[in-house]
Amino acid sequence: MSAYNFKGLEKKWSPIWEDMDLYKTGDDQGNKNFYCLDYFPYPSGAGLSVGHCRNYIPTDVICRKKRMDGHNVLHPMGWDAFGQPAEEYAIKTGMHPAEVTRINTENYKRQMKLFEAGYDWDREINSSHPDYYKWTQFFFLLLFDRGLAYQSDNFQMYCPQCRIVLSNEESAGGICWRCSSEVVKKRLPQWYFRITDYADRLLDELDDLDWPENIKAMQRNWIGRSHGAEVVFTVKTEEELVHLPVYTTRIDTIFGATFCVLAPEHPDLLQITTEKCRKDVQEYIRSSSTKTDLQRLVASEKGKTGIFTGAYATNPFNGKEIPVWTADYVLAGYGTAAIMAVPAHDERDHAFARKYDLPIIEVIAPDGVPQGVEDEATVADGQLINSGQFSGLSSEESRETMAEFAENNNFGKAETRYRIRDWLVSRQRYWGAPIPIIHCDNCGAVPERNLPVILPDVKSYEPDDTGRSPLAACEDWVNTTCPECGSPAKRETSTMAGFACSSWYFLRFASPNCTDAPFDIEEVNKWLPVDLYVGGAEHAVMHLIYARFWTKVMYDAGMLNFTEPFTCLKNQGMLISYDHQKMSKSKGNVITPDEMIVKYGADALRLYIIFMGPFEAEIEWSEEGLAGTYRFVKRIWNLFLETADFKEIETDEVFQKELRYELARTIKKVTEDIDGFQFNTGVAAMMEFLNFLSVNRDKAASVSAAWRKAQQDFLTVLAPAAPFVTDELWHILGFGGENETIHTQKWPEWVEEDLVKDTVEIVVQIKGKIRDRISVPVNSSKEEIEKIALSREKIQEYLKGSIPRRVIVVPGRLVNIIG
RNA sequence: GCCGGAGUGGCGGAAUGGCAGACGCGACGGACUCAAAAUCCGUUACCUUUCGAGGUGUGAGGGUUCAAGUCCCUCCUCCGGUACCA
Repeated sequence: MSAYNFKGLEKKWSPIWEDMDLYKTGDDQGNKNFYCLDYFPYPSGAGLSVGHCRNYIPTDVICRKKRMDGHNVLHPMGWDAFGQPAEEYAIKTGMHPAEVTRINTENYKRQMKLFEAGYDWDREINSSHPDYYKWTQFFFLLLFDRGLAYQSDNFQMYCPQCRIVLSNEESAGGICWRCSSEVVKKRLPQWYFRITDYADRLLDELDDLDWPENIKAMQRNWIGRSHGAEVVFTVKTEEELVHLPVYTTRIDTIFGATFCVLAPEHPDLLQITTEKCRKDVQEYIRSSSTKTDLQRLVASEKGKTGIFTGAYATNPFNGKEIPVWTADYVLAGYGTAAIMAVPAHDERDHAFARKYDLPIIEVIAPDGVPQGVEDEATVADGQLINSGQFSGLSSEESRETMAEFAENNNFGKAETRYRIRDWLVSRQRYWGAPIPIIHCDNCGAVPERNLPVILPDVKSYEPDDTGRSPLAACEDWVNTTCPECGSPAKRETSTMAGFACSSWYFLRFASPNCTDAPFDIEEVNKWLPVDLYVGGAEHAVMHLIYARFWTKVMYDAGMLNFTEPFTCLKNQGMLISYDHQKMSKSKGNVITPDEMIVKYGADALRLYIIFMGPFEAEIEWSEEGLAGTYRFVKRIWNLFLETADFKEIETDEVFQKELRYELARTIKKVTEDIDGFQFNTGVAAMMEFLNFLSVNRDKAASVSAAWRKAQQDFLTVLAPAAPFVTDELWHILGFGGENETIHTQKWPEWVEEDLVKDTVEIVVQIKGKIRDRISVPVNSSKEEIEKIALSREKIQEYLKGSIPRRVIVVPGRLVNIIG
């Protein structure tokens, strides 16, 4: 008997499967189609760690099972290749980013093949290739033509560390998503996509998606729809009447407004400021402009700051004049950048009013009882008091009637606002898809329809702090003629953020070689939307929201017949290193699949990755655990070879029945667990079955046919998780011929009748405590079971002759006697 | 603060309202061996025990139920997200 030699098996089988095109996308007319997609990876120089395996191995297992189930499977892989790290490396070494990318993708691909992830490499795509980014540019123009791309020089987030502007999604919490440094505000002309136009649909269409609840919650939060009202206050300056619209979700508290606050960035701030206050206000604007949002927030924890403008605004509801302040606790980018402050019923306004000694007027009484508002704001809804004609109404009804009242009197209306901002998509960087726009003095921003706009070679990839792209230095390329009027014009020198490339790649995989369109609609309709999308949770409000947005735009343009790209989404849990920290190159605690495969083999690694715990759970790496699945594989090898040959002996009917029962139970469990993403318990079921076979190995010959059937089915259900050892044993044991492979066999079905036992053990409880166990025929009636249970000697002893008040019988499970 | 999720042995974790701790790791004992490794067999929640068994136990406290890790209420802790969004 030969010893288990995983290296030999890996060397032998990989090329054989490649020759048979095992992973080629299926195309059988009668089969259902299944599109399984992994997140578009950025090929980093660090290569793959075992953490990445938690993404790629489970999807591979699913796809292998789906193929055996009779599905056409599309499981592609490609590279989100544009981006900063390749460019940074190029800046440091002078190597072209394309070359850096080529080396890194080759390494990723090599590693994926090491653990035998079965991708259809004929469909490999690379977003930095002109054949691909031509279509990214095409979609930019689609958005442009539909009025969804525009230029603006609003404030934007800038990461000084990465020297790059960021979208709001990329700088959530004032922190750069890539390097975690604090972002600052800059004002540069940039390109935006009007994602806010789609806010309602992005929010409402989340409901029906089979996505993790937390991801949906994050998107809902991020979109942040709120229903409120805009109310126009007025300020009389010496020269004119300035309208000052404020946004509030609590119009019911408007009689309690005792001052207004404008963000320091508010456009009308200096206009309304009185001469006397001007100097101080200017100084306040200057000092707050130097702070990051994060610094403002931190500073405000010690106490909010602000300054009086000298102006007074009139509350249209009661004609009262209240002072106007500026303070940086009011955000520039939200609502109207101006608020009415109601210190009695808003914590922030309360803190501000206390600090600057502004009046506090109580106007809401929860359940009709005023709570007092000197020490603390009352934020709960209630009954309106001190509110003129509206007094006595509830908060809820007054929000409606007061908004109507404002509208009827032309000083306001009900309004819905969103937290989400437009998507800042341009980057002053080299390694990205050039934005296909030409700037002409006569015609303005003109689309370049002659695509692709090829990224030219440049001498220096270095971005500068002035906001000029490295492409700007490339004069031959920049200077062109206007496609509309023919006069000299200049190309847009910024490139698109990487998230543009990944907003449509899932469509490209359906027809990766399509040349006259971004995709072949027939192929797209055949495969999409994606049936199963798997990746980490970190893209909840970045990639996943952008991709949904582009899909809806394409739908509106009549290019697609679906509005959501990803039907089912799963997030794998993080893999924590042995030192309880995230794996990272800088911490030096990265474990690579390469070293583990050398030590234990690909099958053991694959099994461990799916067995270590629930798919979504964060789990700590344990090499001892991997050694455990390695032992499991080795035990299969030894036991199956040991029981490979039989001499005919008399059949052991009892054991045969038991074996069939265990086999059926195992097939059922493994089938249901892989389908339900419960790989860990599926593997456990296979381990249990092996334990069962192992304990009964001496009976193998007494049930030879059933034993062989058990071996065959066991290998087949194990094949997706452990492709090498199963194919080898399958051949050694003679289940398939030379040109066959276990991986194209039909997924076994369990025999339902085998799951029916003759007798079943039932526990007998007295008042919920187990006192005895009885074995009864499986189809015994409740009465029969009760009779047997009550007649047991042990039970009689416990009952001591007393007559049970009640007996509950659950056939097949238990008897509970209540004394 | 708000939103989402989770609290079960020494550890990772199992359990359609019906035998808590499957499976794996680790540990302990044994077999094999000159010895070790590997392998195989057994034990392994806690407390008590006359070794038959008895009691306790799923973050805490209440409740529903014949029966609760599972359902309901209150609270605590941890993880993730978000954070002046008016």
